[in-house]
Amino acid sequence: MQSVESLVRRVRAQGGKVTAQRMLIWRALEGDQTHPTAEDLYTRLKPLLPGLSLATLYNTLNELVEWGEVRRFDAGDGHIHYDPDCSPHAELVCLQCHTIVDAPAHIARPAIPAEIAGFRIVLRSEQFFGICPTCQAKSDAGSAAYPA
Amino acid sequence: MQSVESLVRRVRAQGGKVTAQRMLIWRALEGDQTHPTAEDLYTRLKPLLPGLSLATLYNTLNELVEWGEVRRFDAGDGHIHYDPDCSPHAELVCLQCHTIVDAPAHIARPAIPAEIAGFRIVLRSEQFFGICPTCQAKSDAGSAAYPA
DNA sequence: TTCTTTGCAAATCGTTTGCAGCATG
DNA sequence: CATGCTGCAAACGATTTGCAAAGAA
Repeated sequence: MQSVESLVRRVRAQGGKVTAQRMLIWRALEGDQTHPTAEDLYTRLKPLLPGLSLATLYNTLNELVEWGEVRRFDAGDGHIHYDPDCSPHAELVCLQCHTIVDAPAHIARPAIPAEIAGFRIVLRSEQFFGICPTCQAKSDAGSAAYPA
Repeated sequence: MQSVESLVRRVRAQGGKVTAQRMLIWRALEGDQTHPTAEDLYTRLKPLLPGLSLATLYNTLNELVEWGEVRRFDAGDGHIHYDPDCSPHAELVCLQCHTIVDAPAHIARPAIPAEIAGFRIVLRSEQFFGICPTCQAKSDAGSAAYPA
């Protein structure tokens, strides 16, 4: 996601309005690395702006996705997660506790062609599903659900 | 996804039953490269087994996902897609018409470590979002929604 | 016969929509 | 002060669940 300032410019340029709700949501997303769901954000922001409605949050998230400022992805837990970081990187997703963290930079895959099979590539999304260190420790104590 | 025969063995081994519904769904998925949604499969299979209910289809798909036989992913169109091919490969997703095709084999990324940041990797999922050749042709005729 | 799975329909959950009032530009 | 945005609540669509009946083993 670009800076909040450039979002302000973008909205003004298209005749939109910079409201307190949008600013709050933009600021919350800026630099967020927790891959939150809409509900996560709502419970986080509601106390800061009690009037905030879920509908507004969805509106704002959807427009960010349409603008290509935010990426959505399915972590396999039945919830949609949002990530303001659209740079090439992968997520590590735990199949047991659904923890999501960014993969270290050295995992980032090498540059891909701007065009593949005739598709003009705009965005990429990559997830590795597995068992996080914490859950591995738990499994070692009990029965292993995903033996090596 | 493994062969239908090995699924039969698996179900029997856990005391389950090989029903006409499961067989039908397994056979439909075997070798399927269309990345269908639950609805897609339902409209495709309903005529072949008129009694089939959506609930049963969801049950069967969910158990396949839990068994690691089928992968689910969000194509960004608001629908969950299923893919029986769990081998390393990427999907190309058109942002305009939501067409999904498998990326050619030479795009497949090189082997990754079995362990990243302490996570034991079990599954991987990769999508490239962009504009398909057909939609590019349409855009050329009109205004470009995603200019190069 | 036994016990899993099915089909139906109702319940649920996340997300979207319609509309009157409000606030930005 | 004109228009776009918000909040509310109802609508919506996809998925899940409860339970009696059906059918594999």
